[in-house]
Amino acid sequence: MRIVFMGTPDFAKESLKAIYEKGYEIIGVVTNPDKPKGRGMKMIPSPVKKYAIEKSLNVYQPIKIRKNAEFINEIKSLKPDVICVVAYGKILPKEILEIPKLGCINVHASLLPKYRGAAPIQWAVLNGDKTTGITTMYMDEGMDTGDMILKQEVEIGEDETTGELWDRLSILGGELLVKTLEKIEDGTAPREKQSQDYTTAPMLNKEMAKIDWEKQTANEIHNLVRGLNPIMGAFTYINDKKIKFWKVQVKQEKELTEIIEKNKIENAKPGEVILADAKKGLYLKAKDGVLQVLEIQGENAKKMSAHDFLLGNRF
RNA sequence: CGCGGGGUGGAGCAGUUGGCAGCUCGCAGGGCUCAUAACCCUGAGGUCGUAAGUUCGAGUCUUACCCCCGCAA
Repeated sequence: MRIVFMGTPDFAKESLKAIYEKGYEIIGVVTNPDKPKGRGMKMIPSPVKKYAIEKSLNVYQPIKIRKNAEFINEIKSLKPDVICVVAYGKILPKEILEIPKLGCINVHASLLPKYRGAAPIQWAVLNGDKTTGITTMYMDEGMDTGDMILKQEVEIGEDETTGELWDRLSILGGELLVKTLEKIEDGTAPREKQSQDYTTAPMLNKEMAKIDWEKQTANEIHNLVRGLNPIMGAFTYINDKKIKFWKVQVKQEKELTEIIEKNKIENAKPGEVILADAKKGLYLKAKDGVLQVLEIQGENAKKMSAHDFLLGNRF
């Protein structure tokens, strides 16, 4: 089976790797152009490109694909049986969707029709969902609206971060893609329409990373922190300094009576530090409870444990 | 030349107008306690990123270089 693979980030790389190692004939890899990245704005190739080059695969990096006749003809001339798209970063126009005779299939990191869109993993964690999963589908022109092929559900851990879930789903995505291809190959692939009962998972914006102590409950903040780890990190201001939280734990007031006076907890305003002791830990009052900060990052600093942070910083 | 921060004992930091190199933690030894992320002694451990310059004297000022980090994408 002749396959063209389209994808960009590390999530997609795992899928490419899965089909490559399964021995499929990958006749072309399409990925987004290199971008200036990191300190010094160096040009960095996408993880997919890196992998493709390692394996001496054919790489294409069109800047745009819509109305790009040259690129579309190029793909046509490859005569792919199927195009696999995993987090490519561009919407495929009809002309490309129609090229492969077995269709374009997509790996999406949610249980469709839940969380259509760019950030399904992040939203599953942010919303405190107990489960999520991977869906493969036949692509159509809409945003993740195609007919579904296979699904695989996974549980989300209590304290699991987006990054951790991301890694697990990347691997799973690769496995499910391989299964999907096998079924397509022998003609047993199911095809199920999505119900109209869908939700979307739009890209995250920066404002949402700021903790809103008045509105968000301790549990919501906990979800925010792990949902934004390691993408942006949830932050707040303590003594006018921007502080990011990477790991927090919800505490009940009862658990803390040994180390913090009850009055102190009750009188504190949401967002206020109620205890900052290198040995006992860092605790902030939330609307409906107490949050213990376990991993923290100050301005211009790197992440560290709350213990290390408190050795050199005072609140 | 995208913007910014920083390199000081094992860790996280402070170090004022150049004048004996400090704090918290950890570590080692000892003590106290039924007990502790408890407490009290004592101790080890630093060419202050590198090289050069200014100076009676540089962690501190000047210059060059190396390395690290944050933001931004």
